[in-house]
Parts: sequence; structure tokens; C-alpha cells
Amino acid sequence: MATSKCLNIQAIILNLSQTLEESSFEPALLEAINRDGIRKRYKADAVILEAGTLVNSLPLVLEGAIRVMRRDEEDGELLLYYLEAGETCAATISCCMGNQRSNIHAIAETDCEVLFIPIQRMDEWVAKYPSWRNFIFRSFSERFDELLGAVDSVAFGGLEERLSNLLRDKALFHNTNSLSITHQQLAEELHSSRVVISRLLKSFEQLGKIRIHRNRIELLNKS
DNA sequence: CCATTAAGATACT
DNA sequence: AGTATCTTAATGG
Repeated sequence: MATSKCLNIQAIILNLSQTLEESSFEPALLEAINRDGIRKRYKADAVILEAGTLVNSLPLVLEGAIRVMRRDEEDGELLLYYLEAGETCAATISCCMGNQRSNIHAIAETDCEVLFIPIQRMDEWVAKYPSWRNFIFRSFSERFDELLGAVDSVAFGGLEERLSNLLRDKALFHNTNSLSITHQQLAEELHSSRVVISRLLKSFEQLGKIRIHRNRIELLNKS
């Protein structure tokens, strides 16, 4: 069974680099990824990376979605951005470069599969393979842009917009319009409070955007 | 049944 | 928008 997994990975990575449209990875790089990458599976809601951990490898999402959160001392959490298949984590790249402990934590949003590239390899490849360097830089800048988006939606107080974006994203990642989530959980991800989220959800419901059930929010197809 | 907990309501900041 | 408090409703023993 281990062998079939190994054969499989080449196909997955190939597929991945094709979906990345621009110059796909060189065959030599694909081989290297195949050889040195460590694949792991996670169930939904599993903790993938705890804050404070020393990071020694770069995660590359093969399948599923991961949410990257920032935790404030004791009380608060805040969603920074999501990682989808084919993406890698900017915060981790920055940790790797400074050889620092993780300042974020990562949770599996859905069941997912992640490929970990040891940090020495990832350094090596940046020098060796243009497509890899390209991939890292591009990914870094994309994540950075998402972060800026998160920052100014927080700064400019658009909680209503943040909530509806969150619902849209979750519907996308879970591939359903029926989200099993509590108002409390939503509040935590947005670093808000349950009552406020309930109020907003109720207003969404009155606008005919959603329907509220216990432990479940149904998205109706109106933007 | 009862205990637990999600969610609604109200009022104040 | 956020907090505090109380009430109501759903769920699972």
C-alpha cells in the first residue's frame, strides 16, 4: 500500500502544477518532491500546526482547505486566510526564513491532505529550479494580498461583509449550502461575539439570503 | 424527564 | 459593535 501511494503522488503533483497554469514544474523537481516530500492526511478540524511550534517544513496543500488563524493572548482568535489545494503558507515561509517559531496556528477546515517539504530542500530548490522559486514567490505574494484584504476589512469595520464572505468561503470549501456551524464558532473566527453574529445572521435571513436552523445555516442562492 | 447548550430577546454601554 | 443577563428551544442521555 505504501508503494501505490508513492506512485499516486506523481500524478497528484503533476495535476497540481498543471492547474498552476504558468510554467509547470520541471520533471527533476517533480521527482525531488516525490522523493523528499512527506504526505499527511488530516480530518476536518484537526490541528495541523500549533502556535509556538518550531517550523521545519513547508506545507503544500494537495487536497481540501486549511484555515490559518492568529491567536491573541488567552481570549481571541482571528482568521487570517484560507489555504486551498495547490497553495502554500506565507506565514510558514517567513518562519522558515527566520528560523522562528510559528506565530500562527493552522486548522483543517475540511478533510485534507498536505505535503510537507523539509526546509533544507525548499532552500535548495529555490536556487536550483526556477519554477519552484517562481511558485514560492507567487504564493507568498498571493497570501500577502489576502492578508491585506483581511486587515483592511477588519480596520474598516465591515463585520457584515466579513461574515457573508466567511459563509461564502465555507460553502465553497465544504461544497454545500448547508453549513453545520454554530453562531459561536463563527464569532470566534471573526473575533466577534455570539450575540452580534446572531443579529447579523437574523438580518441576512430577513433579506432572504440564508435560513437559520439549530447548528446549521442554509445558504439560499441569492447574493 | 432532566442537563446541557445553541440561539433569541432586551437593555445598557 | 460589544457585554451582561435572562429566556426559550433543541438534543441526547
